[in-house]
Amino acid sequence: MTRREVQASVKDERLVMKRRDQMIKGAVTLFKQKGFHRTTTREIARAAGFSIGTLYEYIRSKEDILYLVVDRMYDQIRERLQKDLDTNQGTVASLKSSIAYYFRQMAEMQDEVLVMYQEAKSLTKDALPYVLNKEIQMVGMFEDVIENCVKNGELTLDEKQIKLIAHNIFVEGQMWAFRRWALQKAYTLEEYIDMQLDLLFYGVQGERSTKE
Amino acid sequence: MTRREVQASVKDERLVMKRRDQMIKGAVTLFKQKGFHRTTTREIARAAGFSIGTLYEYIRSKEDILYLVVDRMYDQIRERLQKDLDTNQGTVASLKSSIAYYFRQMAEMQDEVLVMYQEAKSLTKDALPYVLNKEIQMVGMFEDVIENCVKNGELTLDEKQIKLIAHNIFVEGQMWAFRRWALQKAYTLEEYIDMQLDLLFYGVQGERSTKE
Amino acid sequence: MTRREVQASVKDERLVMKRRDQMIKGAVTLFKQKGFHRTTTREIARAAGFSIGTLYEYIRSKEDILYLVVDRMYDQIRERLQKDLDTNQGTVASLKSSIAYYFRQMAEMQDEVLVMYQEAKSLTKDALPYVLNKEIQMVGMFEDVIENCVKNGELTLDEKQIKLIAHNIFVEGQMWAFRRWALQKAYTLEEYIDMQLDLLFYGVQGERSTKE
Amino acid sequence: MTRREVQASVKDERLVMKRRDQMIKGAVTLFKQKGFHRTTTREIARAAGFSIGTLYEYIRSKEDILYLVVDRMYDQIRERLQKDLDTNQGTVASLKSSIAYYFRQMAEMQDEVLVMYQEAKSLTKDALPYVLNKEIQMVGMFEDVIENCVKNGELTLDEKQIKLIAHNIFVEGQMWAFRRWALQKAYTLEEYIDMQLDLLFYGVQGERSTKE
DNA sequence: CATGAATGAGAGTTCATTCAT
DNA sequence: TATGAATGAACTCTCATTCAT
Repeated sequence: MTRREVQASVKDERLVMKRRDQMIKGAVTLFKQKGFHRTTTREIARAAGFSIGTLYEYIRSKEDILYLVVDRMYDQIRERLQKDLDTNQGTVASLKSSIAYYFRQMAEMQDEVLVMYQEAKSLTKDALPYVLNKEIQMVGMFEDVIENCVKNGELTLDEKQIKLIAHNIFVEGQMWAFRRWALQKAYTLEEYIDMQLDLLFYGVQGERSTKE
Repeated sequence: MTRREVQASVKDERLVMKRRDQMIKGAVTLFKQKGFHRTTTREIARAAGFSIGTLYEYIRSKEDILYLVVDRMYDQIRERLQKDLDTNQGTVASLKSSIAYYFRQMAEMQDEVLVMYQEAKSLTKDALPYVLNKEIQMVGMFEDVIENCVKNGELTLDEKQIKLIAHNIFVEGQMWAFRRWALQKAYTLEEYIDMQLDLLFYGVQGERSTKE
Repeated sequence: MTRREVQASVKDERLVMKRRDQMIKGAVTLFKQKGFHRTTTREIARAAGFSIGTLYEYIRSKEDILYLVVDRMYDQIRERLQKDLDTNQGTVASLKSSIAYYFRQMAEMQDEVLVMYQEAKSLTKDALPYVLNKEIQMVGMFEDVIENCVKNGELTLDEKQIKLIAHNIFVEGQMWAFRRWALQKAYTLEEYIDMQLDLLFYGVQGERSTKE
Repeated sequence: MTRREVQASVKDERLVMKRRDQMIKGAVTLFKQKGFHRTTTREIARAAGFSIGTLYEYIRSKEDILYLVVDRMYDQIRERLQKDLDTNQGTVASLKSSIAYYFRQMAEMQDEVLVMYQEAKSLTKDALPYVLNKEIQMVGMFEDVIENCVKNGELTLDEKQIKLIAHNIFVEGQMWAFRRWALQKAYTLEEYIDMQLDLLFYGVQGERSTKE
């Protein structure tokens, strides 16, 4: 389950990548504004800077575009995350800093995140598993980091707890985007990060050091 | 900001309510299966048990149906929640039980929850504020209960913390639905509830009583 | 293998028949002029006197129209033929008169015949058997009449010969249409009929009464 | 009315012929399978072994290809026929043998025959006369042979009869192809030839030698 | 001469909405 | 009130043809 290839009529791989870049860029903007279903293929072509005929030289169907968009987003997020998590040292301090980093990344890509989570269901039965698999991989990255903390004796958690915590972290990162209408009115991003970290590690009742 | 009225041609209020009941019931089933955009008005009319002509006697546009559906869902959820929260006594024990109750309700209505969160963006700019307002009200209900705990001296939290905790609870309830593909494979509902409550109150590092 | 039903969205059977009549009439005219592939569904709708939307209330796909057209043609031809062959008395004289009658019918419907034989191949794999079956039935009608002559002792032919003769008659009737560019320049219809009957019964070398 | 020239951008006559050979060969295969309209120019180019750009260096439009194909088929058939008819000695025996030869040729080329007769109508008004003219020439070849028999006193037929007989022969040869679904189930090719010759020369009522 | 990426008119089909009955 | 036939704008997708390289 590595990747579902989207067929192109054009042979030149370089060109395919370039055109798909344009296409994805245009599509993301439009999907953000009006969603997948309300965006027409012609609009996407126009936004990408070429004709409808050309668009279809690089995809097979409209749904391919959605797949490409979602695929690209996951890759971007994972790439950034990977880079950071690789430096992780298996300490709680390091874990916190990775979570904060992840929250900031999601905040930066919040439009993309919204598209991803609202339109993913429009993917065909065919493409959905690939996408879910990517999500599982990303959650897995956090699970690994947490597990390191456990191995280092910094935390005491069993497998099930680790998994759930990883999911929570993941969703809290997305929350900033999909509940923006409430959260971004009430908190600054850094406030949100601090408070969520606090809650995550010490809980509602936990003895907390005073907020600095 | 109480409620956005959906215009009907038919005058008989009794009949309007009856027909809309049928309509909503049919639409929910269809939206669950295929989403709002892939469901046609004809299908909704058929599922509701009357003709397309009749359907349009009770709504103005297809989007009205989505609004009615989402509106109804919120009402149902809030109604159940209200009933439970009214008995709340402002203790941590009582709060936990309310959260658990809420999680179970969301699990029971998970299809509806999915429809709500995936299709809400298809509402017009016009209807969205009403819907968001309902969401805010519901989060507010949790805020009130938590505040009671604070007033009773059972918890020490400021306003901002209360709001964030309420949002977290809310989202964790929805998570069971929208991350079902991962969570429902790994946990039973009661496991999920126990573990989330644990994390919520004591955090990752908190000294936890052993799981009973 | 009686008939392949073409689905209509409209329920009123009377109306379906009426609209399909209009549709077929319009389509035949257009198919004659430009063939099936060069005729658009919009043109057919216009020729039928209604909108493209209405057209699709009575068919499922463009190919349905071709099927309806071909189906209708066969029915018309067979109906006329049936009526005549029913009066057939199993004599050679009567057989000749039936053949002549058939030739005249085909001449009258020559446009339809052309459409039928040039476009039939555009039918889907799905519909073709039904159409071929109709053709076989019609050839069978001639086989029966010839067989009567044999039973009455007017002709001496075995099964295989009867079948081939029936096919020849059939094709000679169509020839007047699909080789019109040559035949209709060289012969009047009645000439053609007389000469073909002559050749059919007496052959190239047969002792013929002198042509009047 | 000799031949309608298809314009090429390429000057080298040798090359033009070579490329057109490839093109026709590829196109015939495809037309046999899916007909003219359902075959794309890209497919033809690929089947011919060169690019779509190159294809258009040797033709002006897609329809040119159909013309080239049909033209080529006629040439092939006529060539074979010519070779045989040249040896014809103006006797009935010789005529029969030529007819049998022609039937066998048509059986061998039945796919081509089908393409020719089903797609000819797709030729433009412009090209059709050239094609019909070829057909007339070929019928004429049979007329000549029959006339020889008349001149030699082997047959007694007037001009009109000769022409009609030639057309009949011609169509009976094609019949084996375009009514294959019925005839090729019921008869072997040699049976078909024997029986048609018998009917042609002696008719339905003719005193025939018993079939062996 | 050969290539194949680019084009856009035009195809078939759908479906929200209307309105005469 | 209820019906469902009629509408046509709008959608996705195809493909013959061109032209810069």
